[in-house]
Amino acid sequence: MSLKYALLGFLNCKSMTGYQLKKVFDKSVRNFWNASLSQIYPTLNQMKNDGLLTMEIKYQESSPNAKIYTITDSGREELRKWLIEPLEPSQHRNAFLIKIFFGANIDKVLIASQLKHRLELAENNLAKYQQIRNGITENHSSEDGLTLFESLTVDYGIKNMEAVISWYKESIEKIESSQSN
Amino acid sequence: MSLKYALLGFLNCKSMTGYQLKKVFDKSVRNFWNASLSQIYPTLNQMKNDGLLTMEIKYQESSPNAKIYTITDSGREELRKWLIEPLEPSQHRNAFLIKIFFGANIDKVLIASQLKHRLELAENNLAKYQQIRNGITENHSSEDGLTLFESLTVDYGIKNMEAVISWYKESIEKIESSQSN
DNA sequence: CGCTACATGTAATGAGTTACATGATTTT
DNA sequence: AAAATCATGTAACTCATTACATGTAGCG
Repeated sequence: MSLKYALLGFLNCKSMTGYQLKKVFDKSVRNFWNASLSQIYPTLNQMKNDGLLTMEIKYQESSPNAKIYTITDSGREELRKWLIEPLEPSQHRNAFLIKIFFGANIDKVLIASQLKHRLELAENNLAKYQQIRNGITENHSSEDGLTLFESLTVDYGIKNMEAVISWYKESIEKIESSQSN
Repeated sequence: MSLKYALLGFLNCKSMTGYQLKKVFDKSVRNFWNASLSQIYPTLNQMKNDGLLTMEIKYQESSPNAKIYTITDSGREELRKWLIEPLEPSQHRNAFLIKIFFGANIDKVLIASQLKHRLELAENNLAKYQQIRNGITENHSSEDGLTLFESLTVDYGIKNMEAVISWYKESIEKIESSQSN
């Protein structure tokens, strides 16, 4: 359950509501982590019960009441412990590779077109990541630039997209020049 | 539920028991798909009930009775349909990147050592994939070589490992030469 | 005597998605 | 008038892991 630790990480910077946490997620780690509100709310509740957070209700006039969560010392310790201990790599399932593996069962043109579609998506992603990397969101001053660790996660995305783009291209070529089908 | 389609893919080649399917999984697609027996058995049962497979019990003397599953026309059609329709990329969660993202919270040496550990694992994986790629597990004749589509999945693994290895190396360097901590 | 291979499952738990439910205010 | 923003949740369901449960045969 890494969601817990991600929440601790963000709350360690600033106390927030679940709703705000969702927005922070989407702005910063969306490319390698996603969490829905219907997962965030119960998790925050659980964490509060476990003593990792405290909660305080902010009564508001023009918007619904908000529950502001604050990390406790115990929460900070939990986060630190998780960050320090090595995390074994999880083998990620890749359904697309299952398709490729059984590709011989259908017309090769249909496989190639799926690869081409993915290639396009990956190229868009790469462009997006490169923009983030170049820090150039224009309306942000240089002060808002990425920290070392934040930039490393973007670099990961870039390397990853470059690798898959290269694989898509080579795969398309190999399939199209193949004899069978 | 891609497990279903993977099972259909393998059963489309040859009728098998759940136990044998597990072994085939582990020998061919382990690097991008994993399935436990306690997941395979109920899934096969469900698929039989859905008419995608038929089952026949083979009574054996020296080993337990075996349930041999065979794909039906309906199953073949289901597989074909899945292979043909585009599959939207699933955003994969990466807990390790969450760690990196919050890396500033702990001593940079502790982050670097985790990266070095991962680098080692990735280098081992790359070597393994390259051996498979070279097909040439020596005791196999060229007939046993990989089909085009099988080899593409191995290429994916190689490209992927090369990318992460490069990222690990650059990240370690950047972290170690950084001022903070 | 213990380990591996063969062969099947169930039950409990965890993680995450999707659908459902509510309701005010502000922007287009 | 419709959509988005703020703000909270619950319930049902899916997918996968881990633990539990059984039992024979063959090998070292």
